[in-house]
Amino acid sequence: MAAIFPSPDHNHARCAADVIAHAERLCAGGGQRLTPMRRSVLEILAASHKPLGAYEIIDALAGVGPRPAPITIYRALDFLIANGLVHRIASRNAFLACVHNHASGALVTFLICESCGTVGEAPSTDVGQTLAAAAKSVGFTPKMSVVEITGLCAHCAAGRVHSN
Amino acid sequence: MAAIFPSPDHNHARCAADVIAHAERLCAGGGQRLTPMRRSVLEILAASHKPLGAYEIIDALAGVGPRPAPITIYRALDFLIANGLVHRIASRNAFLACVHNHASGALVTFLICESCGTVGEAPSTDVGQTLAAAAKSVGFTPKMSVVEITGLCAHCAAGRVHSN
DNA sequence: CCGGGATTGTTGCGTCGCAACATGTTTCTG
DNA sequence: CAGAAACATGTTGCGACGCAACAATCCCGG
Repeated sequence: MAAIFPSPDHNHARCAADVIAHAERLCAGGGQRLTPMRRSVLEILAASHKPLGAYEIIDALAGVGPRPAPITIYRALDFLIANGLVHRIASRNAFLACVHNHASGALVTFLICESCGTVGEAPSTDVGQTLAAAAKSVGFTPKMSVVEITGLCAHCAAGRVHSN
Repeated sequence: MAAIFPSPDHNHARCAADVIAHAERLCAGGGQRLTPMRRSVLEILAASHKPLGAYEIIDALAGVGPRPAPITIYRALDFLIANGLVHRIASRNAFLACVHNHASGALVTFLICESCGTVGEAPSTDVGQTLAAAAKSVGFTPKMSVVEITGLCAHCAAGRVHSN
């Protein structure tokens, strides 16, 4: 199993670089443009495993240049989400860089730690199948699923506090 | 299995009345107060199987009396949610009257039809168990789960359009 | 090198959600 | 039954979220 939940002491620079590299590959291959604005937004999200609000992203960008308007951020986010590079956490009105290359359409379960705010992605195909079966049993045709679980991550449950 | 997804031609008045009756029983038994304000909010939500935004509730109440302030609605909703009478649909920023008496803590899956807007509740214990297992396998302790599936309900998929 | 599509900037606004404080209303208690 | 304590609601105000509509700019293919 892949590293579902990021350890407090994992190599951040490494996984952030991976996200950017993956984005460049994907855009180059699909004729899409990873513009400076989009790249900046993705970099900020990748620098954290916590979901960030749109206005937090604005604040971060304001520190290194002119303060972008909200709509600018939302447009970049729309692009990144459409290309599977970023996820929206509906229960938090926040956004998160995707650290997996999950197959498009696959269901992703988000594990949100209410102590440290870190979010892990669990590519649980069995959950997806169970959900699909439950939906089908009542004649429902699923298109998009949102599965978000709030709780305590292993590190925080063990009493360790981390703040990456 | 109970009527998971409301049929377009089911008896609305009946199920709305059931919701209110259940609320009265629950409040009477728990020493809670189902005040006129809370009752009104619940009635409006029960009159629809579609999730309503807080400001839609305000508009509805404005039609039969003085227009309540947003905070008034949010307080009533907080109470109703805390007592399991109303659910929040995070992916829509909207609220929905609960039509089941599911055991507290049980996971509820919401099936949201993107055609007619109707929402069904699937008390799928198997999904809950699969999710719990997936979380446990990475050392995550779940507290609260949000499972929301967008798609097409059986009635809309069959070409029938309804608007209750 | 120029036209058209994509991207970004500018302005503006509607919705969501609640904090803080004042004012009733119930209920409990002496 | 008066007063306190707990609870509920009204009032004011504001920050966060999310995007529409239009203008300006950039980039690519022909």
